[in-house]
Amino acid sequence: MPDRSGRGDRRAVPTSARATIYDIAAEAGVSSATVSRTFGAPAKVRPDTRRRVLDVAARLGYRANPLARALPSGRTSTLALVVPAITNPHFFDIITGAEQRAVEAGFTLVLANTGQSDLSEAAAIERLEPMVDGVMLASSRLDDDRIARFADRTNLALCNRQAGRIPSVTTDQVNGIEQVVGHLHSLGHRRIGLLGGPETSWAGRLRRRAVVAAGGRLGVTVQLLGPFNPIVAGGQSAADAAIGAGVTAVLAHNDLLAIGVLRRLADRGVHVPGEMSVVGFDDIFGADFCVPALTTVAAPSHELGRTAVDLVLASVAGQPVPASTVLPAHLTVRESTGPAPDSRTAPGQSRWRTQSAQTLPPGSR
Amino acid sequence: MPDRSGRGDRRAVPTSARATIYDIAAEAGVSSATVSRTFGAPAKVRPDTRRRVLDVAARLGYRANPLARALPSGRTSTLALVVPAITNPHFFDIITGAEQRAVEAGFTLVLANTGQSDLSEAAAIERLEPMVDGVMLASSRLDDDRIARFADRTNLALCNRQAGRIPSVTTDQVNGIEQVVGHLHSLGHRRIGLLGGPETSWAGRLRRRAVVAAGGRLGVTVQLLGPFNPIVAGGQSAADAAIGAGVTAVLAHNDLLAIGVLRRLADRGVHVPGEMSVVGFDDIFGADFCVPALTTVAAPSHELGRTAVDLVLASVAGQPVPASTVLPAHLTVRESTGPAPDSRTAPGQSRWRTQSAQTLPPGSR
DNA sequence: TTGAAAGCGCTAACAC
DNA sequence: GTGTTAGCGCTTTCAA
Repeated sequence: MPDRSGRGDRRAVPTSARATIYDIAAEAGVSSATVSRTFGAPAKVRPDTRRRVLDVAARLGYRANPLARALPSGRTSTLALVVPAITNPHFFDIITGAEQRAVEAGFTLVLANTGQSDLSEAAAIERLEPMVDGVMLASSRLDDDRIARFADRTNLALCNRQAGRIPSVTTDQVNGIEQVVGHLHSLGHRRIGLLGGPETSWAGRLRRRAVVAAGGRLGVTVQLLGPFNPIVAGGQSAADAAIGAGVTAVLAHNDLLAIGVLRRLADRGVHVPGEMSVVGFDDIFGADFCVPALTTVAAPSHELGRTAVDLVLASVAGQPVPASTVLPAHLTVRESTGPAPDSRTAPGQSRWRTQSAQTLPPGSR
Repeated sequence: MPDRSGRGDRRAVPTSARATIYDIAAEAGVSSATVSRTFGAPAKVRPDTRRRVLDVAARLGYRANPLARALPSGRTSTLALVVPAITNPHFFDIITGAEQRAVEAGFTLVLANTGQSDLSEAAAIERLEPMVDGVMLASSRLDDDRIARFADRTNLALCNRQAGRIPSVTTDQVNGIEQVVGHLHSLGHRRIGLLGGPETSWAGRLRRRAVVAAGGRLGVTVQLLGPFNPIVAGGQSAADAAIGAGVTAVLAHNDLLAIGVLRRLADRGVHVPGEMSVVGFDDIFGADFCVPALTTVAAPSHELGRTAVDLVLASVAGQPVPASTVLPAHLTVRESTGPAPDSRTAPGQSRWRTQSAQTLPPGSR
């Protein structure tokens, strides 16, 4: 004798057992299969019986149990988003975009924060993978092989990362870099620094190559500095390194780091952009109201999140998935970049103190 | 004839069917129940058989199917966090805290963003509730009755909100307000404005009462302004209203609004804190590097998230849950508050221009 | 169009 | 300790 009410005493509260398709079937005088079809494939049910079932269901306050539904079908209508650092506003926007798109498509978003470690990232995927229909990996720190292996057994999409032929959505880092270096070059900078982030950052590696290439083309010397922790606190050593390197402009791994650099520079009495220009990446919340407002390569973060979801959704639906979507980046010039000190290439604009950063003894202010 | 491999062609990829407890049972020469016990209640299995099962499981790469596990047991090891505005950094911190605690406890966090509307909030709960063991509601816009009804059928905890006897974690708004009003009073302010947020905000209502009370006690006149949209953009009209009201200091509903007020005030040429002091709530990312740096009532956001999870975890475990946890708020004084214009109560500190805000014609700069 | 029945992978009595 | 046996609530052939 099936006990369909033995659930109430395990959970904290539920007293009234929830209605199942069997309850509805009994009430409506149909089989449970018909009830199931009414919700899963309404077209296969004659309109009037469908009506009847729906009425009873409404009266009983029926709501399908997603777990029970997922077990035989294998589809959970849930997607997982794995991010390395939920504290970075850039990921906030990605999350928001992903969440919106997921909900639109009738999916639920599960979030996993992995804290920059590839171990916990793998663990998170491992844990989530069996309970979701697909997973989006943002700025994954995993190596290509590992990613490929995950892609082998689940619907995967990459965000801010490319790996083999796995569906991905990224911003056009190369073009973004070209815009920045061009911008800086036109302001008279001939010696710039790249403040690197984690070595495992795919975008970081890509940018490094792009900066060197663009610099070579334009006659701009590029100093590779770092790696630095890509958070505000990391700006301290990054700024010090920049000063030590004698560059007139720096490209920070991301806006968080750039903001940290701005603060350290202010503490050390180095004027931005008078003595040093600073550029970030992402255009996060706060980039427009820090002081000076940050010039940055804006990433379409929201769109990144949405697109990543679209990618795995297509894969879930068995549709062909474009291997790689590249979204445009665009340079947002604000107040943290200006003519290079002593610049003669931007005549009439060198209104800044001309004491150049190079000449500052390391610890001076 | 059970088909234990008919799963591969429905999903996009999985070629090798995943091992089940039956596969292990067969290999290890035990029953499926023993395998189940090995993982669910290892103490009930003799050490050597346990070993054998574990070995086979490892060899087969067995990982339990959480869905199948959840169906009979009714426990999904998943928690849902419902937030009104994921774009508010305050909630990021809450999310981070909640996520960490959840993972520590072996739970997965599902996130739902409801966009300030009580309709979508209810819908989100409705949707998530059947697939999670409990839900945390942050800054819920729902009325007490509705919340009580949800609490009736699921393990619920409130964050930034109190309602009846439902477990909740909040910050001590009243004390926070007292600190702010005291701070402002000691700086010579005698006429302050409260820039209200959504009418449905529980914290907002609480603060309103507290401000009026504290003001009355200290002889500070309080102007209730608003409601305003609690985002940066809302700061525009809020700032204008503050200027129009002739107050010398304002308490913004949250930091987002306060930052917007700061910007608008700067645009209109009103000096902060010289002509107007501004206080926010939450102490979000950016509050320390906006200009002037924001004086704010810091909420232990991270802790809020953690505690909310603890609350529902206790409830899930059937343990007694404290009805209401109140975390201390503390005033973080930065640069956006200073002596009131024309103040004589803070002698020697009124070094600011004394043109008071009141005298500014509405549209002037 | 509808129903019967066999699972989905796992848990949890209940026996042995 | 371990095995047997019912389910959990739903989907999905296969017949009728």
